[in-house]
Amino acid sequence: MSLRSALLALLRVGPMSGYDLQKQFSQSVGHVWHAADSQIYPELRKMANEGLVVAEEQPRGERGVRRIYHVTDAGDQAFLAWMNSPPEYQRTRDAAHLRAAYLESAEPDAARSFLRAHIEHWTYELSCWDGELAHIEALDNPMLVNRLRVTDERDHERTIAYKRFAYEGLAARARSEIAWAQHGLETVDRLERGRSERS
Amino acid sequence: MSLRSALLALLRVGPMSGYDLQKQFSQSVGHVWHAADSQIYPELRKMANEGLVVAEEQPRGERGVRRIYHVTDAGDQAFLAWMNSPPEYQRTRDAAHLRAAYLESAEPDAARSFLRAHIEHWTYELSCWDGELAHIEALDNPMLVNRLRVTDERDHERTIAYKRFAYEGLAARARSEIAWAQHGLETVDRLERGRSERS
DNA sequence: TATCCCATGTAAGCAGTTACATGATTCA
DNA sequence: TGAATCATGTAACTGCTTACATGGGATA
Repeated sequence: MSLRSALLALLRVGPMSGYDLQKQFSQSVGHVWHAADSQIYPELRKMANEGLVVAEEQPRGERGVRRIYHVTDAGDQAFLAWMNSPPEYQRTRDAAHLRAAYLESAEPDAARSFLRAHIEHWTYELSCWDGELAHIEALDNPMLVNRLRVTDERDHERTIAYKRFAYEGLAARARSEIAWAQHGLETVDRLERGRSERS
Repeated sequence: MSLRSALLALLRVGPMSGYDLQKQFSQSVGHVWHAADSQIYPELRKMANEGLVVAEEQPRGERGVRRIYHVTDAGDQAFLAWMNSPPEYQRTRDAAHLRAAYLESAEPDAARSFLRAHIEHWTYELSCWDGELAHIEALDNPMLVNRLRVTDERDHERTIAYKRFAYEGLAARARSEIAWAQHGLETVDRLERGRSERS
């Protein structure tokens, strides 16, 4: 249900087409919740069938149709119900830590490559989230600006504060992963030194 | 492919039945990679069809059969190939941080409940991982003890060090999530104070 | 004789991925 | 006229969840 909630969250800022939403998912929100276009269009259809959104159909050329989705009252309520409901957690399924637990079975160089890839991956994620944070602080994230435009001015501080809070959490997680993998590289070096001394 | 790798990692320590594996997945390994029994049995069948494991069939009563799975050479190679291959990362899909980004839409009490649930969830995970770490340090984790029994003594230090490394990373992540949610609770209080002062 | 643990699965369904497929508009 | 961007999807498949289903052996 999180894809649905993410779509509603975006559409509550203002009506958008599937294509517009897809662009958002490849930028800002996409760094918190990823969704492919092949998932977005069918989900919007389903949400329209369930009355959470309505499609305003615009003709495009001879046969083409562009559908601008608007959130209905039911959709608004569904989003708020999700926001006010207790969170659901998935069971842990962490491929990197699973592999780390058996790193003695890997070639030392493969172990190092893995840890360097981990650092690279999380460094990239961190740069995305730090980038988002900079846009939040500078108030030049288009979605946030639109969001503030439809928000009571007394709620601006809160709106900004929670965006910042969310991205700071993700950034902290990325930094923790990077530090862990760096510690891992030191561990590999230390253990390999130990082995070569004994041999 | 990670479920498969986790199963091979466990079976490399020693042959086991689906039921034995399932118990492991509800304990130690299960806190890194979760798998349900309804997933384990079919996966073992598929792995047997592909020659990664062989089932030693033991009769159980009149009609019952107990299958003890052994890793084949092909299975061993598949595991090592996975260990030496570059990791694959899934795109971010983080329901908690998605929700956090829109917390201004939640009732303040629902926001607090959400953050407290987050703390509770990660505190539980942390206790599992700290527990595993204690078993690693005390050398009383049965799987680790069996693992060491089939491992050259010169590799004992590395085997233990990587287990510790993996669980320390998970524990660090849990602590980071808890600190983040605690900061969130302070943020909610600060923002709500601001609102009540203005009203 | 009841309960707990041992032991094995199937079936339906959901969420997400990958690959495929088409066509319009705009601008250089 | 060609490329980039706008715009919308379907189909097959994988991985995982939830619910259902059965039965043996040991012990209290």
